[in-house]
Amino acid sequence: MIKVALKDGSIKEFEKGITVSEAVKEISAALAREAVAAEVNGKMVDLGYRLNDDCELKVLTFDDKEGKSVFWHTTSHIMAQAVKRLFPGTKLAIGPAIENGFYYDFDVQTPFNADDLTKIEEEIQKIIKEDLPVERFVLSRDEALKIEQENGEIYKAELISELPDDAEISFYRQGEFTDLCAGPHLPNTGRVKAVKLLNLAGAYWRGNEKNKMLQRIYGVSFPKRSMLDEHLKQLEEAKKRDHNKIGRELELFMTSEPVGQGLPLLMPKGAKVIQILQRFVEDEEERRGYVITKTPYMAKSDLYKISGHWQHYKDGMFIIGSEEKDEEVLALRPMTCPFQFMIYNSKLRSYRDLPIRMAETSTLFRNEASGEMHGLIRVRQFTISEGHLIVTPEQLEEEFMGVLDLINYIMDTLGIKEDISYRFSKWDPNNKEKYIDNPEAWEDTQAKMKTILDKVGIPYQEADGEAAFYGPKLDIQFKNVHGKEDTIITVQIDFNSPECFDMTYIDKNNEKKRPYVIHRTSIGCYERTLAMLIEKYAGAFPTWLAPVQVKVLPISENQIAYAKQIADKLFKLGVRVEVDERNEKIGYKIREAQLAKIPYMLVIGEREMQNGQLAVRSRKEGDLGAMDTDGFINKLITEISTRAR
RNA sequence: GCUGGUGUGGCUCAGAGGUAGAGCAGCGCACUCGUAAUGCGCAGGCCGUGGGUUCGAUUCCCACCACCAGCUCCA
Repeated sequence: MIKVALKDGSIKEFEKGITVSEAVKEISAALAREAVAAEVNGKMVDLGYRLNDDCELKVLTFDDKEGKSVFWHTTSHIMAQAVKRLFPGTKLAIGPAIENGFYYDFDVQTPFNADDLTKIEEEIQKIIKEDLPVERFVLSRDEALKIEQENGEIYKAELISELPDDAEISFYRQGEFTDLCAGPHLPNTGRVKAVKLLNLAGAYWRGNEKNKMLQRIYGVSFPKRSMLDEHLKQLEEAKKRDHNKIGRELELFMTSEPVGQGLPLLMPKGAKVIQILQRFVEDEEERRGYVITKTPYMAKSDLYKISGHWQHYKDGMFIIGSEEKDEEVLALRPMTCPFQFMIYNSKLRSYRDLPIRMAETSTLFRNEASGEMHGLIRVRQFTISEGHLIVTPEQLEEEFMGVLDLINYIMDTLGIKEDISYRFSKWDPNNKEKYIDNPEAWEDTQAKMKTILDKVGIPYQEADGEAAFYGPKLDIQFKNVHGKEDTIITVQIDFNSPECFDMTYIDKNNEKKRPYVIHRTSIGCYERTLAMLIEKYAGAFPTWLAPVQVKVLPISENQIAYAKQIADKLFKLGVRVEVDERNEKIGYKIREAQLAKIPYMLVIGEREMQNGQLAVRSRKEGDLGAMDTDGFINKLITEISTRAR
């Protein structure tokens, strides 16, 4: 007999060699029905795994994160099986579970189209009905390689040959289908009750654009039909928050074909929101000891040759003129750093001058590839709260923390602190094209950054190959409605520019020293931030950010003059207010103001005119009843000045 | 840039190898109205752009442009 410790702390005895599945049946019949896999001593295993020693056992169901992952991973195998049946000769690449479902990458003769997806989905249903048992087996490296090579599975063979020497090479078989896989998996295909293939996309083998483009199918699956329906409903709901949809509906921005791709036009309301954000950020930066610069939108290629942009970032720049034609070559700026460095270098600096904190609300131009643009999130021209701190090595830590404090304050005010994650973006030593070739400096700077991050206690995830070409970054990430992460704010330590630009300061001992540079944004790119805020608030901005804060709604034309008086009073107090003078019913005016997500509606009828009150309606809470005019104004002004959410 | 999808009045969407329709929005008139859509009428489209096939194309084919999802890249 063996002793098995369960999640609730109890210990049960089983016969040695019992399978997990049998053991679970003894624990609870209900749990046995829901079990998808298990963790034995913290290691994920199949339900068919045999328990031979005393151990800790945790049964995984779809409710567990790991359980979902197993469920979706098996579904990806089922999908691969369906594809193999319908398109013999398809080569399999990889098919993992992801955060919200799964995908599988296939190398097929002709790319899939939308109809193929339907066919594949039908074939998946058949495989589920067949309720095939999923069996695990282990092969030696040579056997495994031989099989995959014989079957023409070149991608699988590549994966096998790269597995570490001591790796156990396992396969999973269901019916006629076998796939190299670490597992674990569901015990049979019938466990999957509801599947939906969501979309089709190209994806490069191993994420490298030099490799072949494979066909990726994304899908999701559930143990119950109703769960799938609920999930699809949620996806639809999420799309209703899409900034690209409601940002246009609310007349915050638009695009225009003749203007061009990735060049959104901010309309009066969108521009207003950005103006408010910009004033807020600039004031806060000034309070924190930043000086401002205003530097050119373009420069000769000479500048970018010094900074390294010409060598490492040329594809991302709009270049005017050509060297071949012996013309003057200029480029629109993709970053502001070189310009501010020139200002730093304009005179000899003393250690007493440092730190120097330079900020600029800076418009940048980046020649993004055509498929990369997206609403306000990814554009070719954008304005960013860019800044550079020139600091002594001794000041690096404190100044970095000061930047974090500023960012924290801004995120707190915007109400997005709970919605972001931190990414520590490091270089990729193998990518010589992208990164400055100075391994010691990279390692040293990354270690410095890590020390600071750990000291502050920021919960970050490390990411290789995400650094800027000149140094590591702390990226603050926000997920859009489609679950895709984008960087909203970034802080970077640059060891390279001080060298390139020969930036120096004179220290106490009258010696020339190299400063460090911290590149940072405090709110990031305004366009992207606007997109994020639209999605965060579904277009219903907090009052201080709302492009129109109050709409005055006279009930009939008899109240228009009075309504205008009220509006004028508010306007003079700096409130963004409009009067709906149209000859419409009050219900209609309210509906429109509500759909425009205006925080306060003031209904003005005969009664209000008589007694000098306001019938206040809040976007959030509905009819608030009659209020004293001054009382309302005080409440409103407080709400705006405290930037309440 | 790559893969797949989409492109019809301001918006949401029908339609079909014979030359375009609805709702909403807009405009006009009437109603002067109390907390999420008053009624009637009018106007609005070279069916993304350019080629090709055809007696005839918005519909079929090709190229380009833009938009959407993903890959790569990135604030």
